[in-house]
Amino acid sequence: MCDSRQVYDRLDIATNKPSPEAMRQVRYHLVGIADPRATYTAFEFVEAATGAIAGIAARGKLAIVEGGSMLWADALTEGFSLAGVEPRPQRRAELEQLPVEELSGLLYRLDPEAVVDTRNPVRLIRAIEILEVAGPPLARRRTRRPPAWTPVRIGLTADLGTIDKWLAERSRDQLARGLVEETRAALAFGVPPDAPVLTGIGYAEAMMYINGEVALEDLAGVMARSNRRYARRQLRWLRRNPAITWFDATANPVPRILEFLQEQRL
RNA sequence: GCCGAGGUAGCUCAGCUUGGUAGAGCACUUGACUGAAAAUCAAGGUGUCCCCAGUUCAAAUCUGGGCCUCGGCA
Repeated sequence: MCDSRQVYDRLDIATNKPSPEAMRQVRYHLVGIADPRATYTAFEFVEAATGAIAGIAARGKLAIVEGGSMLWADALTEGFSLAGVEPRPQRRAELEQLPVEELSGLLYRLDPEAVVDTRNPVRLIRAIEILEVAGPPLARRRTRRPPAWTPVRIGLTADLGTIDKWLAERSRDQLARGLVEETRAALAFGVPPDAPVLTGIGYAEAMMYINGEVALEDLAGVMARSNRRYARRQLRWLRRNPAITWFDATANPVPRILEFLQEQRL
């Protein structure tokens, strides 16, 4: 599973984890394996997924990488180096206090040639973090070495009206299944409000409700809107990749996907 | 019916005092993305400024009338 929210333990509803029945039928990897109070990174995912894929292949099975975390998927299938420098939370906290102008000034003192979005604090802080540990130039740290296996990229899509309808239904369903209670339980367990899992769609909105910023009757609509925006962002990311073969998700796409894989001699 | 507040972008609203190219946030569309990525950042379009008349070189802005909404009083 290539999903930056399903990796976390305890938060099941709005992360859209597979049902217990589904988990019994198929062996899933990388679902619920991480402490929700911490941050699980793209690098950790690539390492774990690479190991899981090797294990699956060793058992003579075909690995399926499923999910919507685009950077994670590309990092895995394209073999991004991810710079080879670990995050340093304490230094990040210091840098977060600085205005973007100072961050970009600091960046260019470390590496005048650095190519970074100079108005994006998250990007600037990461670039500074890499340069402070590894030194310039930044560009040298960002390489790609594709994996030994060959990915077959499959995209599922539907017309936007259908996607929007599904997302609205799913948002209502998640609330009915106890999303707010699950969010409260996570907070009580000690998951920080700014932990990645609680910034995910569904939990972010549930927190707004808990903080009195949105009414209960508006919650499903606000969730659906966040989902719509993200679905479009995912489609935009995927659209640029010419290696993807697309299938219509409105009818059961599995038979045609299997046919397609046969043609690929897999 | 009377009193008060209001009517400007899809939504919430600023601008009106002192007339001079109609704005912000959100939404939407597009783009960026190499250890936070469901995060983060950027660019872009959007208008009977409720209607009619008047004043004026010029009205969202000033004046008069009308319509509508909300609140209070009856």
